[in-house]
Amino acid sequence: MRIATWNVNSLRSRIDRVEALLERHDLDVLLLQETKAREDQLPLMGLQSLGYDVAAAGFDQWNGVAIISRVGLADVSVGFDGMPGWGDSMTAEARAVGATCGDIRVWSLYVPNGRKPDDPHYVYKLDWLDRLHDAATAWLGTPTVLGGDWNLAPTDDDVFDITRFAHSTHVTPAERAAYRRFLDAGWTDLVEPHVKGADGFTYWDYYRQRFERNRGMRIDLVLGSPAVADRVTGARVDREERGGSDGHGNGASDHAPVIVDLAD
DNA sequence: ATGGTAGTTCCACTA
Repeated sequence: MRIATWNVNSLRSRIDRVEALLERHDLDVLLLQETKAREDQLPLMGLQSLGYDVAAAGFDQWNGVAIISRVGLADVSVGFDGMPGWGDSMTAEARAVGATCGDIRVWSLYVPNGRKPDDPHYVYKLDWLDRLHDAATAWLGTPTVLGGDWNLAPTDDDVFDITRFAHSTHVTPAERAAYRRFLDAGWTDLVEPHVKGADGFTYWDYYRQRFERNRGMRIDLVLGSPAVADRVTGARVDREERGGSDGHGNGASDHAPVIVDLAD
């Protein structure tokens, strides 16, 4: 079984790339973030003709999430028990969608960005992560994947230059501690063992030619419960999708897809 | 501290 996660930065503007990605990598499940589309705007016909079902959430804001699967899409749930509200409930629900695909429960997550360490959104981000952690404790005993844009870099090796993040989110001790709670509880980073340091970057700012200089960050993470971690046979980042054959990434998302292979 | 680019609900906001 092959699972990927990708912050697509608008599903409508990149539907052709999504369909090509599914076919190029023979994906069974694709987790998407920043879909930026209402339910009635989702371009589904091409996906369905390729044999995929789609579950989506977050239709009325920037950070919608979706699951695309050709191995079943059952028991879809939007959000998790205890997920904190931010504004109205529709907004809060936009950040997590879960479904059972084959024999695995998958979650597509868009962790709040946090904006600035002194912004209320930063407090919301930490609270959101804590509540996800608490809800996820109940899922540890079943085959479960927590994949998506976590909007945090777990270690200094996961950013191109830590001195450039002195007053930034994504690298603060509190965010990293919130993430480490998952590891301490028994979740496993399915990708890091296979792609080290700067080779594991998944996000590069569009400007200042960050991709061309590999000045990126590893913030798109895939965690697995023990039953899933035992099945990983490989993992990689699809930089071709981010950079393109011309090396400039024309028409690309600012994130690259992350792919994980699991033994059947 | 600012600004750069790309996306959207498109001259304002989010990432």
